[in-house]
Amino acid sequence: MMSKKAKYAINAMVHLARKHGEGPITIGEIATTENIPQKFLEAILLELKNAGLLSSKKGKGGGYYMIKSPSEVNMADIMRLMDGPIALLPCVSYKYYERCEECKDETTCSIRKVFFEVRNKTVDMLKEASLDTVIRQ
Amino acid sequence: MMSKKAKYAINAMVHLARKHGEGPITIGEIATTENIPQKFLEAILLELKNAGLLSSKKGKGGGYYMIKSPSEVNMADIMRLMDGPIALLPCVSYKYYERCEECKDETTCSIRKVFFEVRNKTVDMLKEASLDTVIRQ
DNA sequence: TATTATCCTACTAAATCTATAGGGTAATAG
DNA sequence: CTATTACCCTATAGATTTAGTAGGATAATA
Repeated sequence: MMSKKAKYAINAMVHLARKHGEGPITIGEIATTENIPQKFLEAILLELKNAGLLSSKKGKGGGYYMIKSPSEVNMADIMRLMDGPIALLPCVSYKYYERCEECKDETTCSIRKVFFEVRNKTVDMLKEASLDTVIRQ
Repeated sequence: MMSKKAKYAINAMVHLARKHGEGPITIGEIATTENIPQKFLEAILLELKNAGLLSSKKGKGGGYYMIKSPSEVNMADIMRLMDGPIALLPCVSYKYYERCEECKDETTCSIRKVFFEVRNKTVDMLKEASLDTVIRQ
């Protein structure tokens, strides 16, 4: 399962994608309508901003807004940023590869192939799901 | 990512599947050849036994052995037992369904469909991967 | 009856998750 | 120019999960 943080991040991004082009949206508005604890959301949005997915404006009339088109941001991007690897085993992760300590020989590992295929399929589907696609449901 | 516990459980089950029909295999043998901490493995095997996936024999000449055919046990079974839901969101889990507290209306949730499809595809692939299939690699 | 090997309970250190507290900084309205 | 608004930043903390370990009880066999 993904963390609540990742789920909150996705819902916040969907909210902002829906209001794309309407100028800055306050943390308070997102927190209230999406039922996310405000202080927690504050930290999440900052992280999304630091990763280049969002931009913000301070002071009165300020808030967060999308910097890219909703078609250019997908579920995989957000989930990786919040939770790290999408893969079920460290040795089949693309962005966060690590070998399994207990594994003697990765090339002959009998379970690796299955989880490699699961990772590929999952990432494909999550990349397919852009904010744009999601808000058209 | 799955937990180490689940990974250990899978590797132990694969080990036992390979030796299916050869009588009881000791925890010590599995722990050594699969590089799993013995005491931890002890707890894992007990859990697999209590779930009906394994049986055991005590005393000299004892150990664990498969109670079902390797074709009847798959990755999804083992992972669910060890880690719970395979789904990425609680509201799309089949075996461990729970609604998202923050969600106002599940039927109109815009992200639910994507994660429902991801869950379905993942479970399909993990069910396809029986111990039998895996050891034939 | 000594040995072997599983069974069972309890405990624990470390990491991760899910936040909250409290103030600092920048922008804008009036 | 100053009050207000809203993001920015650091630190902290309780709860839960993870990844084990300790120590002995129980059962089977040679």
